[in-house]
Amino acid sequence: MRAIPAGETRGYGEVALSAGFPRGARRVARVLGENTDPHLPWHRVLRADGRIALPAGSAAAAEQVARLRAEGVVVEDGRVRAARRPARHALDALLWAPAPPAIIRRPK
DNA sequence: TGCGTGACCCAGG
DNA sequence: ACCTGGGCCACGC
Repeated sequence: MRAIPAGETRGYGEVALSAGFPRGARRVARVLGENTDPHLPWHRVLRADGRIALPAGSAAAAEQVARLRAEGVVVEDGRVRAARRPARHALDALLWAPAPPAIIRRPK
């Protein structure tokens, strides 16, 4: 999470994957809920569709918007502009990359 | 052991 | 763009 550059955002699923936990999106969310480190850039983590995950109208959500805007991220109606997020195919590229990181998706 | 819950994700419609 | 159903995973009671 600390590796996410300021001004950029990532989805919970992407953070989980980067940390070595495919399908661990909910886990990331839970960890964030218990985080107390004010320096952790938790605000750069959004839902896969770019929306703020925290309950709309909550103080925490407002805090996240404030932090994002302070980094130049455009937040509109509880949502971050697509252009500021990694391309939609980024996750697929990671999962299906030819060589590393050799992560297997469990079949349905 | 079982079951509901949630800062989640995705394919379909 | 929104809603739904199914899947996922860790907790807590």
